[in-house]
Amino acid sequence: MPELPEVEVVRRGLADHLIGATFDEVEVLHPRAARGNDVRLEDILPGLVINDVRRRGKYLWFVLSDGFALVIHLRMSGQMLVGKPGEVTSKHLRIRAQLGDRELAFVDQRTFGYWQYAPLMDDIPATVSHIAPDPFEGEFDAAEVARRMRKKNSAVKTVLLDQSIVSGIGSIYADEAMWAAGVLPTRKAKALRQRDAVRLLEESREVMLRALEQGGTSFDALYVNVNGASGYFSRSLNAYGQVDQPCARCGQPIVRTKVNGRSSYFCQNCQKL
DNA sequence: ACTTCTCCCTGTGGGC
DNA sequence: TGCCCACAGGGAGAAG
Repeated sequence: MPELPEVEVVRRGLADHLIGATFDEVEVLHPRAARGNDVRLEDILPGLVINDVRRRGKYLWFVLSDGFALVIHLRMSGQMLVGKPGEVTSKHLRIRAQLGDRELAFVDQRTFGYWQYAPLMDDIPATVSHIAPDPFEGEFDAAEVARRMRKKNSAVKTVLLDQSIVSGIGSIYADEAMWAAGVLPTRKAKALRQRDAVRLLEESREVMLRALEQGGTSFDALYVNVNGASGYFSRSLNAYGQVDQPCARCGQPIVRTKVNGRSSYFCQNCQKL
């Protein structure tokens, strides 16, 4: 569920509360939350200072005082909650860390998310190096990304979800961007004109910016900021989840289809490109 | 080399 | 009331 805007909300909250804080005791309560590590987080983190909190796409990481990173991926249901020690009592609490008088709790119902200690290479964690820049980054070049998209023999939606082409976009914002740009999700990416592909990337950025202003998209209590509060962008969705609702542009009902196994919502009348 | 499928996991909700 | 199944989702790695 969390895509770029939701992860950015979490990043800002973590930065506000934790930059300059030092890890004390760390407790891993579910091994899947710490998978992929060749060191024990309980051993390596205590004593390290959080110097920065950064993000690319849906990947989040702490820059640590030893020059390494702690990569955090929320996947579908991960939450990073900052509070007083012992405050979080969820049965889905997977990792908890003391940092001075605060506690950082990683809660994750489906255990797809993880924390991973990794070296930094040119300011990017080694395990994130295959992820393309996201549309909020200064180095993001829509014309260049559009050209890469147009070499793909896959559906447009599949390409928008490919984090090695453009990162941060998930099913919700892909559907919203395609609705805004009038692009059919099942169209082959290679069939798009350059200007339409660029427009689609610009709409992706715009819709994610608007969502960020609303605190992100939430359907239930699974996506929350570091204080446990939900965002409001679900009220503004034009396509995602709107099956049988009238299209805000033309009034025709929004339909649902599957693209490579993922649900996609769109308007058959105004998405034809 | 490129594209698509499978799997990891839990909770929810619809159908019977 | 309860059982069963489909579904939701990101991305690694396997299979096509």
